[in-house]
Amino acid sequence: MMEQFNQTAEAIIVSAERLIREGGYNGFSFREIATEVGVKSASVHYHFATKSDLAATVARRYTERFMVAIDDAMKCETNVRIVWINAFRRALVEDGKMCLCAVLGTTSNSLPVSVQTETRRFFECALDKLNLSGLTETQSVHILSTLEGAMLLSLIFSKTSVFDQAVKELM
Amino acid sequence: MMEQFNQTAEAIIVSAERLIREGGYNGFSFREIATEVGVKSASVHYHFATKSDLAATVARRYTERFMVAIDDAMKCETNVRIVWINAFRRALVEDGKMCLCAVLGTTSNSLPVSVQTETRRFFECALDKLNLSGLTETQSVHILSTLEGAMLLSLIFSKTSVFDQAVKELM
DNA sequence: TTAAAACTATCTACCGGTAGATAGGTAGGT
DNA sequence: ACCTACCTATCTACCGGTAGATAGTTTTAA
Repeated sequence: MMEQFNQTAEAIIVSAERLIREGGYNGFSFREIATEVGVKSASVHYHFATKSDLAATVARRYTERFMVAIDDAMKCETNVRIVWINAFRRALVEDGKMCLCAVLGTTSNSLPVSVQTETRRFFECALDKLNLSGLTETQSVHILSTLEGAMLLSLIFSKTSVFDQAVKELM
Repeated sequence: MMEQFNQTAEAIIVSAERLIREGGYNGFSFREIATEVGVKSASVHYHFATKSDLAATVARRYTERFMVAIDDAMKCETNVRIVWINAFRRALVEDGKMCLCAVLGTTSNSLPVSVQTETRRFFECALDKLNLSGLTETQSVHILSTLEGAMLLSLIFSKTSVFDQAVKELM
């Protein structure tokens, strides 16, 4: 089950996720999060000792939430590809932001190890899940790559239609 | 033709490209570049007035170089898909880094406008070139998305084989 | 021809501001 | 009494950017 945090810690995680998805690991600060949440930066340190602790927690949370969403969707829709396309599409359209782990992943080699590990775990979990859905490993890697790339192009052009176009060939 | 810079400015661009590809727009500083190049940070400002000026120049250079490489490769190999796969593969294997414009693109909405514009231009140029090679727009968007995503996954897993696996289905 | 003016490329020294992180204190609940 | 969750205050290190000086080179013009 998902690790529990109190109200302030939860608000910090939500704020941090948004800021990382917008500006990457180097694009958020304790002070900015503190202001958003309504506390002082020292209080953010009380809940998360270091920046890497916070980012790693955010990434783990993101992965857990994403994988639960996939499992839920699989209860209603048997076509694996449709489930995954919709999951990424929702992350793009509802949040208007990139996948958290894609943002972190592009700068993977400059991240603290704990954050790097959590980022990689997202992709490991995703590939495991795809493989267990009856796809070959090659198909899984191809689908996941295309989905992340489609999100990127769609965000850059600010057009959801680009995402839809990119993933059309996955079906 | 490509804009000319003197030796120091060229070294600054090379250094900045490497640092941005490793840590994103917020992951490089005038001081770090200055140290690498062997001058003081004030001298970097002499060649590039602001951080966004430098990043925009780096992105424009990257795009020009990439598109020239595609044109060159098309002289020897007629299969468009092979040309593009090899171009991305080389950027990944030889540099061991992500595509510059993918790194910048993931945080697109938090970039200075000039950098955002240059980043988008890379993808516009790429799609134009693909479209002019006899592919449909849907095919072009799909290929470019998959290539960027394949680079990302390959980098995260530190395995070139992941790239090869992801793009196998493009052929 | 040569002296003055302008330009290039760098330096040192500094600005206000922000970064992550820490020490130590306080109010309220159990 | 202790623990939780905050606070104020502070630290060192670094950020992007600017001012002003300097030495060497090039252009201008008497």
